[in-house]
Amino acid sequence: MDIKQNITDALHKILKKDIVLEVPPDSALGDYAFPCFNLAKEMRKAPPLIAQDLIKKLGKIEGVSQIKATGPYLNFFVNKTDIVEETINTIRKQKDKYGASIKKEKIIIEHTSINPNASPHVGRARNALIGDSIVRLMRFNGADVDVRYFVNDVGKQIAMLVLGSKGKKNVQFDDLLKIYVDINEKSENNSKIEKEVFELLNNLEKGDAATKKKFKDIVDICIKGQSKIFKELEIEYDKFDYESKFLWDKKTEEILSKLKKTGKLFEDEENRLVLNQEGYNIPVKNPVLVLTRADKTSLYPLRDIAYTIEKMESAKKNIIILGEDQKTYFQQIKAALDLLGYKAPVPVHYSFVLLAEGKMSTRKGNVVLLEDFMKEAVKKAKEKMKKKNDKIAKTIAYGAVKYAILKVSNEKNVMFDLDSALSFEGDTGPYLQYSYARICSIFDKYGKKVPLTADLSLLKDNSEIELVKELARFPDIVKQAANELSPYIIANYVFAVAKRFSEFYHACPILTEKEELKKARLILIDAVRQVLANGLDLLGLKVVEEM
RNA sequence: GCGGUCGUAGCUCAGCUUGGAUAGAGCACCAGCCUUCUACCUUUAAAGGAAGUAAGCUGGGGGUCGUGGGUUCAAAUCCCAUCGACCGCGCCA
Repeated sequence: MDIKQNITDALHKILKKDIVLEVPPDSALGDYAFPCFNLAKEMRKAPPLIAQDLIKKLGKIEGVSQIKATGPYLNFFVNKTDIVEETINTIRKQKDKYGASIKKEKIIIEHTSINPNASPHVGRARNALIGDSIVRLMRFNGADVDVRYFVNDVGKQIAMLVLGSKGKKNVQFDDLLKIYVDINEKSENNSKIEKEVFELLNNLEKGDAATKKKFKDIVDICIKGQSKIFKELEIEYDKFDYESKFLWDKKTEEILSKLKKTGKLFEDEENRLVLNQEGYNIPVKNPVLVLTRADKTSLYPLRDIAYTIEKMESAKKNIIILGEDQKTYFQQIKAALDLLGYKAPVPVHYSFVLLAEGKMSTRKGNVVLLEDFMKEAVKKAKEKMKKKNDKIAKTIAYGAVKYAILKVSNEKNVMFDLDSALSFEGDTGPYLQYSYARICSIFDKYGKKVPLTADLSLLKDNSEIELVKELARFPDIVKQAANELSPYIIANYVFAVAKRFSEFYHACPILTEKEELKKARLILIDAVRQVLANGLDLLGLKVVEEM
C-alpha cells in the first residue's frame, strides 16, 4: 500500500489533472499537503475556499486518518501505524537492497585519472571520492559498472620525471614529488632542460625502446603508489587505460581521415591539423581544436577522442568525473565526437578543494598530500577514541575525510579545514558512524538476536514517527542522487537519519521498557542500522560496531 | 574582453531544477537537560547513588538569502543588470 499514491489518486479523480503533493514544513501541519493556489484562477475562487470544498468531496482515503484545510493548503494526516509498518517491513525484507531502484545496465565510469607524477593531494582526491561514490550508487542500483582510470603516461610531466630521476638509483614513490618539484624549478631558468624534455618525448613518440622503458618504469612506480593509497580508502579500479596505447594507434589516423571528410579539419599555417568547431557554441576565442603537431604526431585531445570512442563503443552509458577546469575542454571533445557521430560521456564536474592557505599546486609543491592527511586523521582519531584500536581508528579517520569532502555539492568549492574535517562533532563522518555503533552497542547489551516480530503499532512517540518517516525517504533519495550523480545528496540524508536517531535515542529508552515496546523499538533501531549502513556504504564509509 | 560556476547566520553548508505556509542544518556562543542504551560508584544486576564527563539532546541569540531592477496574488527560487570570488579561452595533459 502506498499512501501517498492513494491521496494522489483520490485528488486526481476529482480534479482530473496531475497532482503534485508537498511535504509541509512542520509535521504538526500534516504529512502531505496539496496547495490550492493553482486552482484559484480556473475555479475563480479563493484558495482557502477551494481547500474546504475539496475536503467535502474527498471521501475516505485508505491510510489517511484526517484531512484538514489550513488556509490555502489541504493537509493530509496519514495513519501512523500504517506508515511505520509499511516502512519497517520493507526495510526488513529488502535489507542491504533497501533503497535501490534496480536498473540493469552497463556503465563505464572513468574517474581519478590524475597525472601519474606524484602522490595525490587532497584536492585531487575529490575526483576519486565522487567517482567512487557514484560507482557505488550505480552498482547498488544493479548496474554492471566498469571503473576506468586513464593514465596520462606520455606527457611532459613524465618526461620531466624521467629527466629528474636520471642517475638516481632505486627511486621510490615517495621521492617523486621532490624530484618533480626540483626539476620544475630548474627548468624555469634553464632552456636546456626544456630541450631535453622534448627530446625525450620525441624519442618516445618514435617508439624508441629504451625511452619507452624509462617512461614505463616511472609511471609504474606512480600508479602502484597511487593505487595503494586509494586502495587504503577502498577505492579500486577495474582497468587502467594507458594513453600511450593511442600514441601509435591507427585509430587516431582513422579519426583524422573521418574528420577530413566532414570538411572541418584543416591544416593551419604552421602545418598542424586543426578542427574547426564553429557552430558548436564553445566559449573560446577561436573555436578550434588543435589535434596534431606540425609533424602530424597526435596531441592529447586526439588521443582522448580515440580513447573516448573506445569507451563509448563498449558501453551505452558512460560517465566521467572531471574538474571544473576541464569544462570547456570537454565541450570541445564532445563537439568533435558529435562530428564523428558519437555521443559523449555524461560529465560530472566538480570544483576544487581550497585550503585556507590558498590553492594547491603539485608543481610548486605547496600541497597537502592525501596520504599525509590520512595519517594525521588516524592520529587524531586515535586520541579521541575510547577503545584504542588501529583498524577502527583508520575506519573512523578515513570516514571523516571522505565525508568532509563528499558532503559538499559537486559544483561548489570545498573549503577544506583540517580541524573541522577531523572534528568528531556535528555534521561529520564520525557522528554517523557513532550512531551506527550506538545501535550495535544496544544489541550487544541486549544479548539476544533482533526480535522477529513485535507490535509495531506501539511506536507512536513523535520522535519514532519522525525517524520512520526519515527512513521511508531513502529510496527517493537514492533515485535523486543517481539522477543528479550527486553523492552529497546521500551524505545530507544520512546525516538527517543519524540526527533523527539521536533525537529518538534521547526521547525513548529501549532496554528498560516493557517487553513488547522493547521489541518494537529494537526492530525499529535495527531498521535504522540497516539504512545507515546502506547509506554510508554508498559514500564509501565503512561502519564499525564499536568505537 | 568573452564564457561557465558560485555568492544564504561570525564560520562551513542545505534549500533554487518543478516560485507558495514562520528561510533550515552543523560549528562557535549562551542557558538548560539526563535517558549513561560505549564514561563513574554500590549492590540482591536491576535498580539506586553520585559526579560532571559527553563523537548526545532541548531551548536561545544571531540572516537586507551579494546589490539594484523586473515578472507574479506570491521570489532565496524565474528574468535582466551589476559587483565580488573561482575556473576556462591553439600546438600542456
